[in-house]
Amino acid sequence: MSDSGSWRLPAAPYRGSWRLAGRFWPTVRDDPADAEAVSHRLSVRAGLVRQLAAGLYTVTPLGLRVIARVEGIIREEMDRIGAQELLMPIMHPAEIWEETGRYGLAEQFRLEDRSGRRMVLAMTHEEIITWHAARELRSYRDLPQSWYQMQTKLRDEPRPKSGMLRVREFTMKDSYSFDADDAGLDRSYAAHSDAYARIFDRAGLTWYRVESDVGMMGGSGAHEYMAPSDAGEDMIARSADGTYAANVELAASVAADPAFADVPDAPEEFATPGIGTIGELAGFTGLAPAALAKAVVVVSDAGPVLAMVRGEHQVHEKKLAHVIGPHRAAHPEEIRGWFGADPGSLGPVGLDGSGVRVVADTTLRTGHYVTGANRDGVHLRGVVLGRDFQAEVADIRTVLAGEEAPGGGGPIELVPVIEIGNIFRLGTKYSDPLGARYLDEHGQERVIVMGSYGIGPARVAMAAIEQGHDDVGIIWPTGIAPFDVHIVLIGDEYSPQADYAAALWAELSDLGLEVLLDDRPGLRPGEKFVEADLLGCPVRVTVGKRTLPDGPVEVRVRRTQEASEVPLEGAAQAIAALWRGLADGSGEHPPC
RNA sequence: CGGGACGUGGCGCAGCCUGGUAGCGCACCUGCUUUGGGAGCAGGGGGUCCCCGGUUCGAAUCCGGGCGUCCCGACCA
Repeated sequence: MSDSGSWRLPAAPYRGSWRLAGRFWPTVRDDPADAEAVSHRLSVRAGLVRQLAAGLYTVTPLGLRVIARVEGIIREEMDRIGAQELLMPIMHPAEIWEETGRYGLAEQFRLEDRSGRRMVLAMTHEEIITWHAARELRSYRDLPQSWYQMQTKLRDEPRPKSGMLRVREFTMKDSYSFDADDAGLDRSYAAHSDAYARIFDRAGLTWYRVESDVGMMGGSGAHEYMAPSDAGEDMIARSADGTYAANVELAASVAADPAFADVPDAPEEFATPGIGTIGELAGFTGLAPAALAKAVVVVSDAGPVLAMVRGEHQVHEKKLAHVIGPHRAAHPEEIRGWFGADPGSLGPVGLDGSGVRVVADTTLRTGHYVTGANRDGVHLRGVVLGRDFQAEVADIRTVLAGEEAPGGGGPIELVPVIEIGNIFRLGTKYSDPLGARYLDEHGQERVIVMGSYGIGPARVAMAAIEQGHDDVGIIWPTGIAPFDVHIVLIGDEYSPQADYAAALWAELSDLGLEVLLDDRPGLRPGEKFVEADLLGCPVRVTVGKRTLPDGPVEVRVRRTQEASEVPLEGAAQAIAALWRGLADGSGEHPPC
């Protein structure tokens, strides 16, 4: 924190511009020991956030400026598509959540009030907004509506991690659309999709829109907005030409067939002593893993399931869950009981009547494969789906990098990403149980068709750090930087430079920029430069006696660290022009 | 929920193995010097060594239990 001898908050004629002296800005010299992700380390070091407990963070005044700018962009773009801001409570009666069957979810914080009434803390607000819609929207004339809020969400995450990226309490922009029918939902969905594209572009992110699983929200279709980052927890599959992009949870691919030998008339047993893994089997047989079939045993609510994929693939738990529902891995003793063999020699042949459900990946539809014979140390070659065993066929494999994208978009690459937003077609999943209905023009009662749409402003900010930094600090996109210009004053408060810096600060502010003036007394120039690099505002201006009173001021672009000099005469205009150039010519600026 | 690591002034760490009156760097306070890329000298303040229990003449150190935080996996806007 800076040393300001006199506690003198500056007169602040410019709401968006700050003088630093006396402000609370707790920067840190060393990386925090428990921070791994880049955004976690830099957001702590740059004095933007402080941790309270696992997954609980306080945002500092400087950090709040970034969040406010992200939220400002979101508000502008939501308002632009006609969405209306409102605000709902974060504490709700449990009964409403019981009506949709979402009371008791593991991530839900539950509590009781003093009279014993059961309450929940908001994980999200579908139930609540639908409860209101059910009471207020009655006629087709009331539709469509889009309502949104910036509100706290609380989730008892099993594993908070990576600083602000996965937390237990966070602010979400959540919006909800109410339409008369599916066509209306299509329009609301498209409007949100357009707004989201503008929001993430203006926030300066590299982002992808991908098909996604509907997860706990339920509904009939969804997209996620993903910012590529090594700190990401999700993985997407993306075609080389960008025409295909999907969360790996549902990504499909075309996996080339291996070269198959001639098919034998029937499966042939052969001894495979000591062979237990696909790698060993491939080495032993001299066949490619793609010509081998892997068997994974899980236990669903309905009993044992044998999941078959080709040797080079893995079973994807979520995809399998779409077919068989919730399941767990089988224990070794269970497997021995059902198959009479240990993992390593399991296969689908001869399971008829055993009660084991067999699910085969789509790749197994063609060709013939080596599988376990359900006897230890014995395998079968030439096993053909449909001839030698029966199975449900479904896409249950993980996509591999390099496989062909559906639609011919070229080879797939796998990219780790941070989920920064999502949009869901909810349909009537909430409106139906909560009784949100209206009368159409024929006097027919119909169920309102809903969509829900979320963005995490803090995640947007952290993704920007992940995507914009170097070894000395953050490099903010112009749209969400805490300030547009950071003036470093070198010299005490009574120096001529101080007067000039204050004048430049005022002039730049008059030109519509938001300017930080580092007028903290007693700091060495090096300290101010290092902290300016850490904070990462797009343009830095140095005002010191090396060049003043007569000479130029030094201007430096944070992203490139390119320095230039501008003459005193017209300096503010020149700096503003430089900033506008960095802001991609738009000069557009969210209100703070 | 499975696996691993860590917990010692505000921050980063050493000390623990082999028990004996708690240390280093940074930060902070005072003074002098210094002032364009995290200054120098001198002096100074600040620690229930995460908590509870046990062993011991004596525990930061050994033992048991608990709590907290981070990382990997599972899970998940």
